[in-house]
Amino acid sequence: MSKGEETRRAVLEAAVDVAASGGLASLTIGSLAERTGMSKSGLFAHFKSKEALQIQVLEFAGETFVEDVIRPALSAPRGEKRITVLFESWLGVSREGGAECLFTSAAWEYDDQPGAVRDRLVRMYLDFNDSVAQMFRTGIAEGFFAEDADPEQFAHDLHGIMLIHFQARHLLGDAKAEDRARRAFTRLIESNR
Amino acid sequence: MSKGEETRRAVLEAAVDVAASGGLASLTIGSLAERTGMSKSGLFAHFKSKEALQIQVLEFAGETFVEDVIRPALSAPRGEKRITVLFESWLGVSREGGAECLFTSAAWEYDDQPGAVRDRLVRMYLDFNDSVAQMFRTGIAEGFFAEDADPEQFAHDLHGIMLIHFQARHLLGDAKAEDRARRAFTRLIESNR
DNA sequence: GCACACGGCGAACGATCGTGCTATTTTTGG
DNA sequence: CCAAAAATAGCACGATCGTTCGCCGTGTGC
Repeated sequence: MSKGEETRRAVLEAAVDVAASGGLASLTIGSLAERTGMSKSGLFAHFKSKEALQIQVLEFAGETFVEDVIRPALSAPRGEKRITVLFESWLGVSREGGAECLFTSAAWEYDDQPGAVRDRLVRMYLDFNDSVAQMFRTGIAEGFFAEDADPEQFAHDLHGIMLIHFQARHLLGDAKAEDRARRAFTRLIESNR
Repeated sequence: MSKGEETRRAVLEAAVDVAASGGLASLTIGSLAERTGMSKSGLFAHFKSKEALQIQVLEFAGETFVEDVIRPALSAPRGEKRITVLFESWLGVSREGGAECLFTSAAWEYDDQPGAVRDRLVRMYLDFNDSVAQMFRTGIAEGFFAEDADPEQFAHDLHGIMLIHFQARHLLGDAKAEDRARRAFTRLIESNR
């Protein structure tokens, strides 16, 4: 890895941290430079604009999320087991709150602000929904779920469980948050069996 | 209503609009002043600090939400009907995306930033959850829901449906968003019957 | 051995931020 | 109607924002 690429990664790692707790919009070149021990201009040179930085942060976080959530699920046996691994991995990353927190806050930050960042974000969400729906579809084909179950609806409902879980855990500090999420998940699975 | 109170309200109305699309943190005294045709200092004098402004915006939006969602529900007959009215009213305000959008984005903006704004936000969420749980509890007492159903879990699950609905509608622009929300709601009700 | 690209720094820019001060205008109560 | 009080404006401040430009050290290919 070239020196430039090495610094770029280091900056992006710091940026995900910052953006995860304050939102994508709270990313500032200055604070990011201080955090990484670089000069503003030196850091800025790696990204041609702030918007480009934000998009790269999004993509970097996306890779992390795929690695930590999607990949474990795809490594698990098809059907219900795979869905369960997806759910548990998702719970796992939401526990630490890195990429997951970034995506969710970005979803509300940019849901009304057109531009390249929003477009990129929407595409990532759609791709992810498709992945989840596809896993569920496979589960139907393998006989784990009802023939007439709706994969997109399942992806939708599962996502809802994760959203409220994240809020319960991080905003409200609810000690029972994970328990509630599991109960909701169990019922969702059962009603699709 | 005194002149001061009148302008204060006008400012807060504009502020809710701004904050609903860009987040609470995107509120700036300058842009708010321009939007309301006032001078920065004139506007600032109404709120002793930006943090105070943010909290007042939160409270103002809270009153709107109570008026548009809680009150209609409490005016409906106890039990399942009341919960349904709550859900439909909630869908209604989320359609326009004012206070609702503000609260949700604020939840993720401040979930990791201690301070008065966060504290106020948490309290509002807890109060709202209690209200929903209480409506459900009444529904149990009236025989609409299962005796062993969990009111807090119901409030939790319902909130999850609304969160993903809001995302589906506003970020993804999903035409079927409302349909999906209703389906999830129906299933939630049925599984608690 | 030398030109050259690359990574990074320092300084500066115009803009905007939140927030004080001091006037000045407008509203209000008696 | 008049004085007290409240509402608003004007201006300035230090800080920080994103961005640009010119410079410098360091290693690399020719």
